Amino acid sequence: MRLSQLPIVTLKEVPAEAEVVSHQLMVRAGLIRRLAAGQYSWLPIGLRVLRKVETIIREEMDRAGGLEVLMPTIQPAELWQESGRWEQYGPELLRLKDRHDRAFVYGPTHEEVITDIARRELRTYRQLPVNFYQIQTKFRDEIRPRFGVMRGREFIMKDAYSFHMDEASLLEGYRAMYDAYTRIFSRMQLQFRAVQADTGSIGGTVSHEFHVLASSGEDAIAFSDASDFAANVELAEALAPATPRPTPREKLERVHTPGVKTIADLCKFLDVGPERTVKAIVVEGVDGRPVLLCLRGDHELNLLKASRLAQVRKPLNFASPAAIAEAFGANPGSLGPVGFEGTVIADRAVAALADVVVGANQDDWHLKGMSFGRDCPEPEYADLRNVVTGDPSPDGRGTLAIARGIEVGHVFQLGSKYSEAMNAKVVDEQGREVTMMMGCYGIGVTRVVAAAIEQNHDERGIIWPEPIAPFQAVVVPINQQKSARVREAAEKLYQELTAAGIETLFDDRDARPGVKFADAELLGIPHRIVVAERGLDAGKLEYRHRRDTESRDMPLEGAVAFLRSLQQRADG
RNA sequence: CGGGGCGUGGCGCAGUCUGGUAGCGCACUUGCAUGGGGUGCAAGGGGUCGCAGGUUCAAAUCCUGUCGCCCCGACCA
Repeated sequence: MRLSQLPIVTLKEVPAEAEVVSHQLMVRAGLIRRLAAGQYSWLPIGLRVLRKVETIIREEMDRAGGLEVLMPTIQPAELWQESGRWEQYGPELLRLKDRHDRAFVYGPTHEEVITDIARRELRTYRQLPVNFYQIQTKFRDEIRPRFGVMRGREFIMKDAYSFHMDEASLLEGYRAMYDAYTRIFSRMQLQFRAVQADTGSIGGTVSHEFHVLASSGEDAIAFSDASDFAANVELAEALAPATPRPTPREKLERVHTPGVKTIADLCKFLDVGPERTVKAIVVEGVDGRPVLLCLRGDHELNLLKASRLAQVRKPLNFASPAAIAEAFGANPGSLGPVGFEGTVIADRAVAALADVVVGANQDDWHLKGMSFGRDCPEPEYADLRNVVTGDPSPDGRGTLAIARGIEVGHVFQLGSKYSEAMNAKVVDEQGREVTMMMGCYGIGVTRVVAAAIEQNHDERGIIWPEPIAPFQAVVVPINQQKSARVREAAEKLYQELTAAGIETLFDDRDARPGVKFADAELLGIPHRIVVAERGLDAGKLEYRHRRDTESRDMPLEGAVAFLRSLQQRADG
């Protein structure tokens, strides 16, 4: 592609709308432009990246036996009513009416449509297992779209659905997808991790998320340093401490703590470590009465774990200030278990503590030297907290580290949730009707592009992994308008590379070198070749990889072979 | 939806508090110079100040309403 013929301009300034680097760089480099909240147009160079990502996904899906289909984006409401999700899905589901006043949805996902296809097309076990996939635009009316294409309302997803006779076959299909995803993200040269995950609203039992590791990621993931255990922090179990509770030594003492509201305040005021304090969080119980959750001061409540407690009302709700004041006689910041009559559930880590500091259930007062079992009834213990770095791995091997990740893929074993609701059956060898088992597997195609940038950039711009770069090479002639030799040599080089199948961007603009270098770096093209008067006499060009800090010579003749050898080295 | 903030040439912003009829940088156009890291000088084009209503001799500025967007929380590829 000749840059002189691309009418898109790059931006020197960071657009105000963009908060995260990937969004900033995508707008600055002219990859995308915003149309409305959470909706982006993909401009020529951005689209090239998107296509690269799609191609890799398609190749690996095909290799894993997937069959590509394409389903409509607009789906009839009846299917959603049949599955029950018309009621369940909520406002994120964009509902539409046509001119005859018939109800439709803009598909946020396609379980219903594919199950409808399956129940019509599949009749016998001989047709199973099967895996259908598509790469297509989805719409989810997110409460708050943000971070550019990272969390858009309209986005492109690869969604796949597998159908099976039984659990064993489902497991096999699931494993195949898991492996395919591993190959996909490996081929894109992204650092990623597959982690155990919550199944959320899609439903089902077993699931794994694929996260691209990036410090800006929205999810925290925990993984063991000694085994292959990895899980989303919301799901990772915090084991009970191995050490029993020491014998209480201090006696219970009331201390005046004026103005102390937070654990940080408390620790500073009393000069104790946060691990010697217990914090109180009050949620609504099943009976509507407050339930007190106790955690070590330096630990964080895990909302998912809390919401799964039998005593807690679903969905999880924090108790109102009024309800707290009534039940405790004090306000948040001074709450504790001593004297509280209702249900108390404490995190397992709390069970190993004695002589702690807790709220006194009187504003501006705390209790020192408090021990459960002595100063108040022994509470029920449960796993309530997020794991932290250094916790033992739940599988018993090694300790956990925490990393941040961007969820780019998710694989689920759905079981029979949709096939049962929608009566999708086949006959088995005995001629009996059997409800099919299903799996579903998604990749956020547009999000992968943003995640790749989050993981691979520097202060000058994007650094594309070569397999998804919009171009592999960029040719930069210096002073071409003054030098016919440079012009001719650059043109010839461009033709040569292109003919050899190396996707090349030719910066043939009448611009100064600084502008061209800056744009090449902003765009993140892996291989840069500079053509200038100074090297031509010696039969040389200048080569520089986007990650290099200095240029080096390369031969004027045989540029293709030169690049190929570099690419091979990178692959190996 | 709750909380915070912002809408002024294509982009980034100042001007708003204290009303007097719109300015800066980038980008764009033309010319000259320059020519290895977003070059310099000069000239130029481009704005219903989000929209509607109100107050006033006079509104980007004050008031009311409305729309849009961004950021922080619960969801998800």
